[in-house]
Amino acid sequence: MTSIRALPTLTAPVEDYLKVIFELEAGDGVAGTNEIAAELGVAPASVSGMVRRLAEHGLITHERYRGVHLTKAGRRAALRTIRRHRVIEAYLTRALGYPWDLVHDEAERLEHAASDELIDRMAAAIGEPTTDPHGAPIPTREGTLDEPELLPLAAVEVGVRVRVQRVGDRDAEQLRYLAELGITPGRQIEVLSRAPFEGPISLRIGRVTKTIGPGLAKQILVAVR
Amino acid sequence: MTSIRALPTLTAPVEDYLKVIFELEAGDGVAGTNEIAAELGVAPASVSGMVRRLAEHGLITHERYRGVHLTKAGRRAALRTIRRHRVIEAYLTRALGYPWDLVHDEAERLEHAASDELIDRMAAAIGEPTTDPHGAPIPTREGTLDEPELLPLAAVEVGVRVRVQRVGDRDAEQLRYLAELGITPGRQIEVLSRAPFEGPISLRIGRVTKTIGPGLAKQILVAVR
DNA sequence: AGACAGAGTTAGTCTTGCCTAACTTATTCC
DNA sequence: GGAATAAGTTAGGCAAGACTAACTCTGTCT
Repeated sequence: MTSIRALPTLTAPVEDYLKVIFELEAGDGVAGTNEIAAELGVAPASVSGMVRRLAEHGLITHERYRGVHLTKAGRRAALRTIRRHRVIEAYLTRALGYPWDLVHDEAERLEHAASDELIDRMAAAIGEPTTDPHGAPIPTREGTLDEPELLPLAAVEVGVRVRVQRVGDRDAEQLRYLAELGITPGRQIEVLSRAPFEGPISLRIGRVTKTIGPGLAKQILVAVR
Repeated sequence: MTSIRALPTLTAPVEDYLKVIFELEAGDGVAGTNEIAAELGVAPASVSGMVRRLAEHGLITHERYRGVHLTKAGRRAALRTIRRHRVIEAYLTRALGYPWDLVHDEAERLEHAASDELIDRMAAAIGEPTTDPHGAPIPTREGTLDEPELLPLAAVEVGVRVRVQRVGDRDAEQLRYLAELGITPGRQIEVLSRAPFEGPISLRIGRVTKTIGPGLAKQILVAVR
């Protein structure tokens, strides 16, 4: 059985690199040095150094000047970290009443320190959640992750009713704003109008109408119907 | 107000050194290089190096070849870490059903990653505990710690009835054994007999009689009556 | 095709925290 | 009081991760 467990202990920076590479690969298909550096708030040269080490440890493959890919082991480690992160987020909000704009930073630190045992107990305590508070799916213990196909709200046609499934979790202020608007996972909304040239979008949320910018609308992932 | 909060961020090793120095100072009155090294599982030379850095940062004072003492800032940082550790232990057992022999190791890692916010929420969630699962008192948010005067069970005279207040938390196997014997904080026990020359000690625990060695008896701290 | 911008890499340095080996100081014991 | 022993320190290294500055690819645009 391929388990997400029983990996050699990785340092916190290594776990962070793998997590970021996983996410970039899922988006672009490839993770570039500068992208990784930007995501981690680190100089590109530092990434080159780490990439060499990660490749030596068999966690990624690296084509010079081309980009990096996770190996099976790397992917496994990345998913383990992502599972930890999301379970912690879910636990903090559901069991400790943590506001959803603060859980990300807390989880960012705890994910490197919590044992698998603790993660499992947290998950069990809140009924084995399948998503985190921002709607991101939680990888299983076994290392599988099913990412449903979602549409950014920015791409939804006028008149269509959609259901919010997931929102960006990085920016605490943005999360507070979304909560204020009532845009949280599970919420039904309808696109009332869209200004041309990437202009603002009018939405019906419950009984009220709100207008948001196109940048924010890209951070809101929805499913049609 | 002198708060336990608002300290510069310290690295995990630094927090560990301060914690250990605090505990050794509480015991011996002075913390020696070799003691610190043994406690942390590190070479004495490494301690000398760290001691220099801690002194430079004003967390300890150091008399060469004599030993170290915490400064006020150092003591504050140590108590903050100890509070975190003990709140985490208490939370894990009371809220997540963690067995008491496992909480120490988990807390050892989480104490460096948890925010003050999280620690406060955990403490609130379980009713502001005053001791950890092994009976150790939890420092307050403000950095005060009241350590009651306790007697090792090894020093109790025959015929005296005592109440278990606190047990050593380092050794998981010892904790499992104590649990099996029924020796947990709050438990009433009576010393039935003591063999001379640091020999075994017979105890009445509830309705049963058990005999323990003198080493274990030193790890059990009690209050008379 | 050639030049240029942008992405990526190398070289060299720094800090933290650890190690071993060799040295120094303090203490204790005859 | 002087030697043995324990405790503590210095010297010299190493690995991880970060940085800046300087270099080299790659790919695009004309």
